[in-house]
Amino acid sequence: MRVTKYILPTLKENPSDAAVLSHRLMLRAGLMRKESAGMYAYLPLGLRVLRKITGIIKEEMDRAGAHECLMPELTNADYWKESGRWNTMGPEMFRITDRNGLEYSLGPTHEEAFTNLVRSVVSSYRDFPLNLYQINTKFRDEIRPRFGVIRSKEFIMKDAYSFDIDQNGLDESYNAMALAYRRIFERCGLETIPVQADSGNMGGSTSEEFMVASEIGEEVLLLCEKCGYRANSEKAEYKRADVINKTDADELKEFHTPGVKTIDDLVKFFRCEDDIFLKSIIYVYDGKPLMVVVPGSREVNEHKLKNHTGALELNLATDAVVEEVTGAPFGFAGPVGIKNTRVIYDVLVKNAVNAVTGANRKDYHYTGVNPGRDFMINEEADISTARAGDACPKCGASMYEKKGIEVGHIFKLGYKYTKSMNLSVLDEKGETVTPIMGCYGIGVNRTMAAVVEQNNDERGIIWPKTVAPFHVHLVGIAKSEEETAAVDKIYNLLLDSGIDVLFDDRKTSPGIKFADADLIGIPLRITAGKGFFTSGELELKERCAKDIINVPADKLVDKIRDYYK
RNA sequence: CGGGGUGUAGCGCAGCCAGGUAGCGCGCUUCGUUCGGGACGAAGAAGUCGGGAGUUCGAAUCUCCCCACCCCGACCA
Repeated sequence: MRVTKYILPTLKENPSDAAVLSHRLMLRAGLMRKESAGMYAYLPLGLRVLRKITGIIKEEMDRAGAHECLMPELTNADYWKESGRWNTMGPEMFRITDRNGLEYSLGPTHEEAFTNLVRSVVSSYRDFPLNLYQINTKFRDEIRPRFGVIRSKEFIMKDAYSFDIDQNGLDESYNAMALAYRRIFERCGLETIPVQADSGNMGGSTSEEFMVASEIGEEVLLLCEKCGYRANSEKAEYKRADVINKTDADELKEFHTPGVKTIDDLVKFFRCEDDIFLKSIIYVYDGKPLMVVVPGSREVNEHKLKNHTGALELNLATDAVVEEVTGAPFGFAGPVGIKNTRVIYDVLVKNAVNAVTGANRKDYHYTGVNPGRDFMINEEADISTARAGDACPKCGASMYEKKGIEVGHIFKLGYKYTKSMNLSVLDEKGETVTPIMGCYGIGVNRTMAAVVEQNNDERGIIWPKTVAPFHVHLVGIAKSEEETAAVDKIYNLLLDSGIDVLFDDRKTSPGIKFADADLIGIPLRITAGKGFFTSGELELKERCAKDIINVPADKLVDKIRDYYK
């Protein structure tokens, strides 16, 4: 491809609305442009990278036994109503009504569509196992699109759905995907950290996320220093020390604490460690109030809480509800004396001795609060978020935190969709069975951004060979017509040899060409300059290396082929 | 949605506080000299100053309303 006939709007300066490195580089290198918030147009160069990534994904999916399909983006509301998600998906699902009043969604995900497809084409256990996938656009009305392509309203996803006759089959399908995912990301030149994850509102049990470590990651990961336990903080468990403090129990006393409402306030007021306090937070789950009690320094983990309660909807209570439950305004809630409201204690709470809690009375807290005496722990669960320094649930060693970008996620879904949508077939005994599902997603553009995020230097992008938009970047520095013709010959030689070449044939200064080459980041740069016109040798430089190798024109193609072997 | 911020030429910005009719750098066009790490000179083209309303003799500048975009929090590939 000749640059003079290509569209390659590289930018010297950082666009003002791009705060994140990959976003800046993708804009500057002319890979894409913003259409509006959370929506991006891919230019030819960017599209080439996307195609490389989807190519790798397809190869690995096919190898793992999955088959490519293509579903409509517009999905009939009836199927969503069958699964129940027309109501539970919430406002992140774009909904459309046609001229006849029929409702559709712009597909945010395709469990329903694939389940519907499969039930229309299978009739026997012999049709399984079945794993179908597609690569197409997903629409999600994100609360806040950000980081360029990393969180957008419209994005390309590879989504696969496995259907098996029994749990063993699902385990096999899932493991095949787990392996395929590792291969895909490795081939894309991405270092990923697979972690245990929460399944969220997708339903199902086991799930694993593929994370790319990054400062701009929106996920917090907890990683064990010793045994390899790795989990998303939404899911991460941690071992609690079962040290029982032997201090004698003090008397329960009301303490005047005017205007002291938060744990921070309490720490300042009492001048002591935050774990002396028990944090009592009121939630509303599926319309009912709920009190949750965790140690003062801990955060309530709403994912764990949601899983524990099985709640469809879980929100912090309004001040009015808080007052209704505790009889006091916001800031003075505590478990002592709470009746007629479900109270869930984190498993750490039972170790508390002489704790401080809200007194359920305006401007008062209790001191000397002791579980078992002042309140009963009728329901306890792991509902607090693990953090750096906590003990690994497997081996007890200390865990550390890392931030990550989620590029892939695989789930064992279970029967949620096959049951609700009545997908069933006959087994070998002639009995009706309901197949079990798994689902497996990869954010394709996000993967691209993550590759950029992980492969760059101060000059620009450094594409891994496997996903680079072109094999080589030919820089011609010709002054005369003869020289131009000589470089054209090299260009044609490369084209004829089946090498993807971006040929910078612009009549501009070499400095600009080199700077653009570094910015765009094609792995190999070939310069046809002075040396070429005198001795016939071309300069070969790897984007990631410093040294330049001189190669005679007749060895050039072999050299490039060697490099890409 | 809550909090913070920005909108002036294709891009990056100044001008706004103290109203007087829009400027700088890069890019772009033409010519010349250059040309292996973002060259130089000369001459040019290009702006509904995000939109609307208001105040005023006069608004990029002051007031009000709206919109878009970015950043921080709750969703997810």
